[in-house]
Amino acid sequence: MLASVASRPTFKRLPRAVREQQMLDAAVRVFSRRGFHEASMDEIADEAGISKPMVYAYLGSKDDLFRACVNREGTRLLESIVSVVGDDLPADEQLWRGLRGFFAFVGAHRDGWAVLYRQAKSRQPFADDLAALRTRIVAVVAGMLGRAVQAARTSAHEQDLTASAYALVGAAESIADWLADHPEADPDHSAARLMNFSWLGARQLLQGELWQPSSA
Amino acid sequence: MLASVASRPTFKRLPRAVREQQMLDAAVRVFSRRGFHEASMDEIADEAGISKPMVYAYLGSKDDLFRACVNREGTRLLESIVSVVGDDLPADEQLWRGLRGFFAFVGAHRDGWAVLYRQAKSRQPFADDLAALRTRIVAVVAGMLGRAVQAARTSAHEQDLTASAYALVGAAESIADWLADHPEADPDHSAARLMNFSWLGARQLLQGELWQPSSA
Amino acid sequence: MLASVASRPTFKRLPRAVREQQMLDAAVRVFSRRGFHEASMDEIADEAGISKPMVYAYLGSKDDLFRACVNREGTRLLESIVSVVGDDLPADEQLWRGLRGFFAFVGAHRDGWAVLYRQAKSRQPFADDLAALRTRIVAVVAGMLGRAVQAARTSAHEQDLTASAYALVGAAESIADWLADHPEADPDHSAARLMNFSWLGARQLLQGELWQPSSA
Amino acid sequence: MLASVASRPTFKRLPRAVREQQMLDAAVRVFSRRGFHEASMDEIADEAGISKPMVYAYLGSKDDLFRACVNREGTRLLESIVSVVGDDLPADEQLWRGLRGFFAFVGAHRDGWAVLYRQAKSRQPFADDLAALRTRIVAVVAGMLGRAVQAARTSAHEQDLTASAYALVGAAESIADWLADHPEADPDHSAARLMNFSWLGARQLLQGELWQPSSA
DNA sequence: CATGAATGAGCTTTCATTCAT
DNA sequence: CATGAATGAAAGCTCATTCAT
Repeated sequence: MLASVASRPTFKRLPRAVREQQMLDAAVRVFSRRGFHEASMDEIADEAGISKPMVYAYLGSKDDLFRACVNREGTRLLESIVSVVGDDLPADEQLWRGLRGFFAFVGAHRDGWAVLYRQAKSRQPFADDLAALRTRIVAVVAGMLGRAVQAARTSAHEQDLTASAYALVGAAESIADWLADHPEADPDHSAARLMNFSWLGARQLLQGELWQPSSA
Repeated sequence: MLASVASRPTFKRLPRAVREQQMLDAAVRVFSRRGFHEASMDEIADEAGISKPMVYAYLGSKDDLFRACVNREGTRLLESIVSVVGDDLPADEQLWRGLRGFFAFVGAHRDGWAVLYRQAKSRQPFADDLAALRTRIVAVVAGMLGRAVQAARTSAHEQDLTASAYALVGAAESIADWLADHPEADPDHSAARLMNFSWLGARQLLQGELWQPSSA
Repeated sequence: MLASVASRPTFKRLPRAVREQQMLDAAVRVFSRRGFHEASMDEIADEAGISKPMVYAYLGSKDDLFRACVNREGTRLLESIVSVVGDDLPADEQLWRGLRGFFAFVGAHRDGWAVLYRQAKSRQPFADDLAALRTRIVAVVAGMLGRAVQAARTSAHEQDLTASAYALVGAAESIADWLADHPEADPDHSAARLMNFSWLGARQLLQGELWQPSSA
Repeated sequence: MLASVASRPTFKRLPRAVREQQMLDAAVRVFSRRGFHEASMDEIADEAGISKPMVYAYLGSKDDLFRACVNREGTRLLESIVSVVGDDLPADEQLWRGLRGFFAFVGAHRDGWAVLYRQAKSRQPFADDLAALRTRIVAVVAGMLGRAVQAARTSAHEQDLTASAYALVGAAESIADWLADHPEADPDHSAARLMNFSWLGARQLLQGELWQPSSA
């Protein structure tokens, strides 16, 4: 214990790369806690344990800073989905894995998610960055569904596929939003519920059907 | 002289209730256009064609004003859904009508929708009002599904029903959000797409099935 | 005495026009004392006995405020020259009156002069306003000289006239600059000295000649 | 390897005096371009190709640095006047040479001139340094005139001489100021015009007289 | 000798809110 | 009832200046 205190680094004069990550961490926390406008650069600097001018020197204006947060968290989110979806699995398995990855990320990075969606969505300057991310996610999902259609040799209209992907992502976001506010909730549960709804549809659900993970 | 004053058709000295509605109209427009923080009380007073102290006298602080906007628009939204859903219709017909009512409202009150969701969702002080509204909508949908289950004499778990309702509402909100930004889009189209997805589920869609309104 | 105190207005809630003049007075004093950049809006508001937001509400940004000062003082200066120069007097009398008017203004509005020349000249955004004023003064002087040339039936090149006018104005400005820093100096003395130099030239002065006002 | 280091033609490890001149060069350029306050120490360091702490180590605070600029440029200006004025030439020739020297300097060192006059004149802390320089120049001119008076055996009052010198210097400064902004203008032209005005006076000019350099 | 890292202090500007008329 | 006048408080941003390496 004492040793750890004694060897504790001074936390001063850190190299730029390190400080930048510290600042982004702090900014994500504060933006998530307060919202973009209510968050003050002073509070962010405080949270990062550094003075305000450093934030401006390294990350630029408040807008720049926020955009950097959005991009970092967005990239992480996308990776945590793409990395778990095997390309050659059956469609339902892919969807299931994607949802689990998604909700796992949200469960683990509640602050990041709040920054991404609760804040960025509303603010015009950042909506574009976010729209780009969203489009990429939708594309991933639509691709997933598309391959399934080919496998089933049916011919769903492409527009319907995209719309379905949109609805799916929307539903997921909405549930994620709820998840971000309920720390005790289990991400996997959310994933399973959404999986059931989106895979079977309301009609099947009403008839008592239930989808089961093939691996279980 | 006096006659001209008496017959003057200006908007002065209106009864309080009318003035309040004018102010709310103006406030909804400005909040929608600028967002909560960027909207200034000056601009709202201007838009309402009235002086600032009047706004404070009638509707209280900026927070109060915003909350009044949210409540008015929320009530309207709820009414436009509930009023079209016949209690004794089949479940799919009820869902279809509900969705159409929902998207019709969003299409017709894009400003109101933007205030409700893009602003209120992000701001802690108002999130509660919004959550209450949301809960009521979810309850409506869950009730709808519940009656369908009873009709089908199956036994879906209640939690699954609620989750489904959540997912459904979430998907609807997300698509509505997109709709609010695309003035040229047709609300009924959005309703139909979401109906297909949520009623049939991804699996059926992938197999080429399509739901059709029974009335058409 | 007591009456004056008793009847002293509260200095609150003054009409806009009055407050604006108070603010301009204060701004001219502070800009003159500190220079444009060293002057803070806080100090200007203090000097005007009013809060900062009022300054912004009435006169706009710091730049706007400064420009308003320059324009007001510039207009006053020009008037105090033009108003005393009779159009049909002999050239030397006109010049003499113009110089007296000019130095009288500078003597009486030392702050205004400092604002006009010491500050505005250096700052690009305001240099234009000032250049316009200067051009008008030069034009007045050049016109004066031009009429004298016609009266003398000689043929001085126009460019030489303009250059002379420029030199004259420059010399006057420079002496005015010195005058603004020496409160005890007599403006009329300065006018007489410059009159001698510019009317007779160094050569005549060296030979002991002296110009005398015709009216004396 | 070592050889390459040894023969490296970079600018590192220069003797202090050289570095200081480089810094002053850079500072003069930046102050001239931006003005005193708008010039940042960062930009000056950048322009000098050196890091900020070096500037502080060698030349002290921003004020110190500016004062050093003013002094260097002022000295150069004075030298370029004094060096061309022969002590035993006729008065008009001396004046002519002095003016040519002055305008030649301004034409060749427009940045330096801008620093000296446009900046230093306005800033109280530096006005003193500049006043001292100005006094020395006025003294040179007054001395010139004084010797001419003695030669002419006339008896001009000394105060008039000084005032004339002042007016002359003022006119010259003003024209120089204009010259600094017009890179295409010919310094000798400016010198000739001012020579005519100041030597002959407005009256003679109006009668069509013209002064000619005796050497031409 | 030379520099990247760091900051205290200050400035302009805006805005919700309230008097006094 | 209605409004122009007025302000306290705070936010974003910059800069001269100094350590610690």
